[in-house]
Amino acid sequence: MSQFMADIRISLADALRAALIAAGIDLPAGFQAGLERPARREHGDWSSNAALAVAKGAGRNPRELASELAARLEEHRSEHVAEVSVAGPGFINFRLAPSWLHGVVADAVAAGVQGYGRQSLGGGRTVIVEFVSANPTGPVHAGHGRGAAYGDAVARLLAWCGYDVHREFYINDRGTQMDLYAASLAAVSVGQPVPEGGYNGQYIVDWSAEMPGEADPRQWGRERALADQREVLGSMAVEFDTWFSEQALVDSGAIDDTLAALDAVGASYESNGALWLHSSDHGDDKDRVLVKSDGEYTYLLPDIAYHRDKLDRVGPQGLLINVWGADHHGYVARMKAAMAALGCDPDRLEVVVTQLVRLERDGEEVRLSKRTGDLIELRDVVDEVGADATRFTYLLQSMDTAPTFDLAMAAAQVMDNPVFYVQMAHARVCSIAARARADGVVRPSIQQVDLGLLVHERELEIMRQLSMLGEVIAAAASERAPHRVTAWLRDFAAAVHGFYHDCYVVGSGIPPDLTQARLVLIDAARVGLAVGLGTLGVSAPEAM
RNA sequence: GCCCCUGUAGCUCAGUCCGGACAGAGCAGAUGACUUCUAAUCAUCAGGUCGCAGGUUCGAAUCCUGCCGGGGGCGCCA
Repeated sequence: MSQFMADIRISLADALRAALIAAGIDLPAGFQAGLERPARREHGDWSSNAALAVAKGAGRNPRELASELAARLEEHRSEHVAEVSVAGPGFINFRLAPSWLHGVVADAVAAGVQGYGRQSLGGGRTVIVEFVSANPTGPVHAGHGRGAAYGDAVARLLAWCGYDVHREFYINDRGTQMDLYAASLAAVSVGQPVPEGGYNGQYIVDWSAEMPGEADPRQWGRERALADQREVLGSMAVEFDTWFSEQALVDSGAIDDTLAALDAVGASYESNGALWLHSSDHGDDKDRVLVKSDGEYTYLLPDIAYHRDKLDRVGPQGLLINVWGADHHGYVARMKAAMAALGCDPDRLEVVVTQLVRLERDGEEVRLSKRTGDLIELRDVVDEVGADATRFTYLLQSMDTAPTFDLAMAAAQVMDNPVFYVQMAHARVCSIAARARADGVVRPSIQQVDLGLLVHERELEIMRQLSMLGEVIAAAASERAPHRVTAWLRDFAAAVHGFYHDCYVVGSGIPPDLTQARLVLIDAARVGLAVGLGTLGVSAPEAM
């Protein structure tokens, strides 16, 4: 939150507290005056339920208490507060003066695309966001796409909020699935059928044909799959700082260290020839196998070692965020149990489970891909709808919902496509600035522009929305909910389109002073749109 | 049977964590608005037992309990 915005909120809270004390209310320890943005415009710019909250304890009528508080607040109101009023059962509403909104505009322009809406809540804390982590046994599919868009957006939001963020992809390059994949490639390359439980699909045929005869199908297949995954993810601008190999972890001896650590705390035991994790001691439904009776590791054991490694890397204050698909939800309890057994605070490991996406095209479900013989490839989604629309569409809703992604709709360059609507708002604002330049409008410094001329309802609405961006970003980051930004962008874009429609910036009928003020306003609007889109990893085009 | 997510307008969804003011958008529907910066837009109208039933509260879409519906998961696979 900018200093300017923070000051407004703090000054309102302080004034409220002072008024409560002056009214003879005994405030409970740690009392925070509740201040929020009212849902309805008529209720002002900020609203407090403080009178409602304390009335009962003080034996007062809430409405009367609110009136008394409002009268006191009116008496001592600061320069940016235009009006204090009482409404409903006892809400105290603050209406801010336009001067406050003009400060928001100046703030946004000064901070710019690289700074507006930045928050400091991370305090430099290190966080590893692990996402996608598809098996290197084939192309990434559409479901991975949602995790990719989400994980990257969370990473961007956290970085914008002052976290030291690392993006990581865990490569499951050993184990049963890898064996089956290698065997499938090897078999098909010599014209043999795919082994039982192996991988089918056209890509196996294509890749095995590419594979040199002397290549190790395991090693070659791993590289081939990773190259394919990296390429597709890169095409939607998702890049990782670290691609972490499970095999390398095993080779490093970390597994033995982890087994020793688990043994040392009595968290493992042998039964029926296998080694078990006593995860039921830490909230899991039942115990889990670490080492199978044939001596092979399960998926779980290297994963525990991997999380130990990550925890070590982020340090004692650091945080791990994992993005897993809905089909892995049952795995959360055992992973947290393992962390708890090792003496780590389980709250330092956050697992976000993303629900499944249903893919449609013009209302018809699309389920199977020709090339993989199974799920739709992410490549096909990006090819059909484009990187920006793919990301934005994946981030339209909360990760707790299982939405429908209509490919035709997302690809359409029409007004009912939200990504297009938002990007268009940015392009329009840029086009106005370009027109001003083309018309030879000379821009003085912002200090010489009279922002007080911005009083049109359309202008005020842009400024109000813009003033909320910092709060929205902070909420989106701390709730790991990028869709909050998506929702804000749609509202903000609507305000920009409305302004565009009703308020001309350049032209013969517009007074030069107003042109200048509105040019500053659209600079601020451009900053807001670009920052919002940026936190989602969606581009902000200057023309469409 | 157990676990996770979910049920809000005809459709797609915000809002639920942290309880407040007549429940918000977009699309679809109806009706309007451009001699000027991209009509790829804007405005107005209409549309809802917030799955159901109890409970807590001054106040419940939001918290608690129970039921019903939808999705996903319950391997010595990953």
